[in-house]
Amino acid sequence: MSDVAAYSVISPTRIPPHAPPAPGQLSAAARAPQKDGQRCTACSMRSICMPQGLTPAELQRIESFIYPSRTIKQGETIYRANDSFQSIYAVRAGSFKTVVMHRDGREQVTGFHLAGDSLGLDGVCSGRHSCDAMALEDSKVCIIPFHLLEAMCREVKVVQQHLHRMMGGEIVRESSQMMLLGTMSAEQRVATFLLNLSDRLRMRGYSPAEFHLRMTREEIGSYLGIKLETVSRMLSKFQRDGLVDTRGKDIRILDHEGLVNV
Amino acid sequence: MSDVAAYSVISPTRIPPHAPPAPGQLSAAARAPQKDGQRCTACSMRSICMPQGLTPAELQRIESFIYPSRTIKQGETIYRANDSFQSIYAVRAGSFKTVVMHRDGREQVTGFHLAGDSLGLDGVCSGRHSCDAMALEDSKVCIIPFHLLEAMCREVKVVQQHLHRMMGGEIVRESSQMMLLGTMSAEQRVATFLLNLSDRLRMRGYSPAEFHLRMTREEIGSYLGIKLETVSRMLSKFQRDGLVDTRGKDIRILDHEGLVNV
DNA sequence: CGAGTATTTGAGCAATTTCAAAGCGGGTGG
DNA sequence: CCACCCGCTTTGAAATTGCTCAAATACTCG
Repeated sequence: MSDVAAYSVISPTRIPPHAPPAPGQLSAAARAPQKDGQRCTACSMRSICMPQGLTPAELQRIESFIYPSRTIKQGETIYRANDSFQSIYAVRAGSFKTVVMHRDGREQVTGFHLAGDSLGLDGVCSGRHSCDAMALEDSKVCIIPFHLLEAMCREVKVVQQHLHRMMGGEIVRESSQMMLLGTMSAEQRVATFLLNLSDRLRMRGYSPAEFHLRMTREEIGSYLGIKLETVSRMLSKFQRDGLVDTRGKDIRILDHEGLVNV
Repeated sequence: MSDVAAYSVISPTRIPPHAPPAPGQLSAAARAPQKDGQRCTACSMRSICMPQGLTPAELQRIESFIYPSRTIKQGETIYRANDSFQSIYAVRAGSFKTVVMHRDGREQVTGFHLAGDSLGLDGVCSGRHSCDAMALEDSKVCIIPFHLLEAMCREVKVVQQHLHRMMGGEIVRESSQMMLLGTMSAEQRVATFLLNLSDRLRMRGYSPAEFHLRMTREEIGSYLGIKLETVSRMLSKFQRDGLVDTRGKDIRILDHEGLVNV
């Protein structure tokens, strides 16, 4: 199956890239933003995507230019490679994958993004996005126009530092993934993937031991640089070894230490 | 051979991390920085590491806090993983590799950095560097204290945008490398490596067709996620196929298109 | 409920690694 | 200035890992 074809099937209702004066719904909502329950102040992800120590006035200023909750259906993209870069996004609910495509059509999942994670910084350098960001389930994102964020960074040091830490974090995360792809066996890659996901869920207050994968074996394999059959075999092996209990997409980690030592 | 052991042999005179009031030489020089021929204005790498469109006053301000030329001998490190992050570095001459190490001792080359490239942004997120940066030959770097650069970013938009583009560029570069590591055959990896290096040399005004590798086959292999023997075999194969002429570390690209189509 | 996906598992195969040995190269100390 | 030595590189052969192809089974969403 061609992945290019798959895209057009999975994502028939691709969301167009948005210039600051966005059309329809968005623009209407943007004129009257902060509906209650959608304010950053009330957002459970706030500690992840916002800096600490803002004054109420600064907080209000940030809220004034964040569009606080756009819904993205499963399979839809927030942006695609080569779209003009205008905004970054904070995942408010749900999850996403980012996918880069090579000119020959080969593609690779470069990341999975959970609530609280940011998306879109790949567009900062060239002014165009370098990957597709697709929802793995029905999701919500906050939209943060980058030039307004940059303007605020020039005035508020903690906002600047927060942006720099986000970008720096992305750089470090990617080099860890390069190490995984460059040096680990298939078995270690899958173990690392599970542990990493478990950690991130724990940090968000979910159970680190039991969770539901929103992505397919193929997407996991792409992310890990192995084939989907290999992912499946490694999960089966972990099952036999009593490290995890897998039931399709439901995962239960039985032996955390065991996975670490794989 | 243990790479840990190798480090202490190769790099017996490791340069200590520098707090802003740096000791000895650096501090002395820092008090009287811009020796002639070391000013950014006169630097051939200026177009790569500095933004366009600065006023003379702004340029002078940047120059006032950049320490313009520290020499790093082959095998020495500018910083190492876990060193406190204070500054970023612009390679003024020579070349570097960055290396991340896993807790089990496995290590991976995450990048090769030529004159004009930046180094050190991996420390922005956590305040500590996440990799080692080691000179592949006797080299020179400019030292840019990050908190001063951040301060200037708050005042001068083009400086801010330049920093953001540098960080964004790092993110995009790393995702390309993830794609290479995740989807390409050994043959394609080596071809891509040669073409990439060729491009970067061309952009710096050097011959894109003939160059000297400053790194070993082992370092190339680590960067590409393959073994040194495989690198060697692929180079021999390209030689047989008339794509390149290899004589040890001297490379001549004979058929650029051929490499692209590997 | 049924079609189309997604997952699991097996068997054979291909690419890369591992292990081994020989050649080369250039830096250094005599 | 030359010879020697150590590290780097090349090459071969055997071993291994993960891939490909194939088929059966399990899910999930209309």
